[in-house]
Amino acid sequence: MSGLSRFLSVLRCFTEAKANWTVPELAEAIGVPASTVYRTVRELVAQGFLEPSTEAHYRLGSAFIEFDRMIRLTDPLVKVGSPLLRDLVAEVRHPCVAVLARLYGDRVICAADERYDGAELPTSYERGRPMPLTRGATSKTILSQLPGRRLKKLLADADADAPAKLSGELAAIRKRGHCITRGEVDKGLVGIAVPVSNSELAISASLSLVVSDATLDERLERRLVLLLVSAADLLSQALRRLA
Amino acid sequence: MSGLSRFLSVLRCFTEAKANWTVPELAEAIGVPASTVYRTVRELVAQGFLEPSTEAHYRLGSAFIEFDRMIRLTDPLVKVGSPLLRDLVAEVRHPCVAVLARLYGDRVICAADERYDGAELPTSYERGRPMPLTRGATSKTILSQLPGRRLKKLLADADADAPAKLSGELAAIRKRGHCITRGEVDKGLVGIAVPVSNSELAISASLSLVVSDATLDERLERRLVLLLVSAADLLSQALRRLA
DNA sequence: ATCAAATTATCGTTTTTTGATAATTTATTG
DNA sequence: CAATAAATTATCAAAAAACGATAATTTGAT
Repeated sequence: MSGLSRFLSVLRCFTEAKANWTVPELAEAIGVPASTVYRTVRELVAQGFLEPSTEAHYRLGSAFIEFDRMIRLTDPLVKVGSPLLRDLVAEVRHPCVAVLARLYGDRVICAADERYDGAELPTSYERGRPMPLTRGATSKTILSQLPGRRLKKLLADADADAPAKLSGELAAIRKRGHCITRGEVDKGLVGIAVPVSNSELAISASLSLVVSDATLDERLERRLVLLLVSAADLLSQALRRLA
Repeated sequence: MSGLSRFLSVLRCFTEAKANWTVPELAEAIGVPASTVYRTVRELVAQGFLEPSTEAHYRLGSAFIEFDRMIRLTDPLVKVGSPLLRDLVAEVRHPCVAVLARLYGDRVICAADERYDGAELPTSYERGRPMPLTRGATSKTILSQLPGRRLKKLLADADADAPAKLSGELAAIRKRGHCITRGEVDKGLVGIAVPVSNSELAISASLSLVVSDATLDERLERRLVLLLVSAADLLSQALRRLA
């Protein structure tokens, strides 16, 4: 373990399940002597990535909040997309969650989301939560835009269950311009996604709406696809203006 | 330069003013050979802290979004405070911004904020933005809770303009239980802050409201102080329950 | 003030980083 | 599609930093 990964092995211990760690616990968990972890933690605290918590415990530090703000202020997709998501859910006038997602290593991450006022959809998609690469409209729509070589390498690492079936689906998305999946991510929910890309900014993302399966009839589905296509168009235009 | 600071010297280059960097630019800016920066950037990209942007440029990566979510999910102050801020601004029924802030190195950072629906106050306080340690009600209220030795060291490093005056003000905050400052941070705005602390969780923070000076009469001011005190009380109770 | 636990300091050894340069890959353009 | 330039990675010996066992110190709670 060396370089950055030394620090990440500590930071990745801090999860929802266990958000408070002592140094001996960390040392045990990552299999490294405590004296080394004391040094590592000291550096992380000095830079604000960890902070002292209750008696000899540590928690994630505010530096992440600071850098997250910098992303909100500067990332083209987030900056341009966030206000657009607000407009989108307002136009939908139906319980839904709108999501802007992008590739994140071998997964997909939601970079911005917006909930229709008061909607109580139990969706897994949530800003900052990594999601599987090959399931759901949001992810598949991102994959459908990747250049062949990149896609092949990604899928090889992720060893998808049915690569042939998947590549057929991706071709269909490229052809139709959108993707609809039912219950692939969350039971009882439907995802409708359209591609968002800008090669100049090296962005390949997707814009999606999650709605309850039970309340979605054909008419509404058509309307949502249209709204998404038009929102994605606006988004692409705005991105082009930034580039 | 070594350890974590090697990576931070790169990450800190990414600002609102310049959010896109090439490796040679970074090398020039931090005074290190390009071959070294190529290696550093490669590690940061591998961990998701940077990502490739338009032609040979890099921008901040989604890992910050992921860790920020982890903070929202696990940090006691943020987790408990965020819904409380929403309730607070709703009860205020007056254009305002509510802010939860804490110490962040030699500055203060806003860890959660909430804007009264539609309020257009041009306030500097914003989630994730570091603010000066010795100016404004939000910061002074945090300082007023620190143990003497800690405070002295902080102020020594920050070399405050008028330490005597400041320590008088801090004593007054401890006595009154709140702090009101006018135009110390933003011209034409007033900050009203109350302390939030929980020694078990090693939290010393402040809860504040920012309102326009012009619209604030004595009656409203009294009401806001009362609302803040009661919200801080709820917050402290909730924190105690967590500990 | 005392005690236990947490944290930092020490130091020879081992490992990693460094930076100049060469080799390779990638993107662009005629 | 070849040619070119730019970006990126690989190489390698010297220099620097990290390691980890242990000792010393600090901190926090009686």
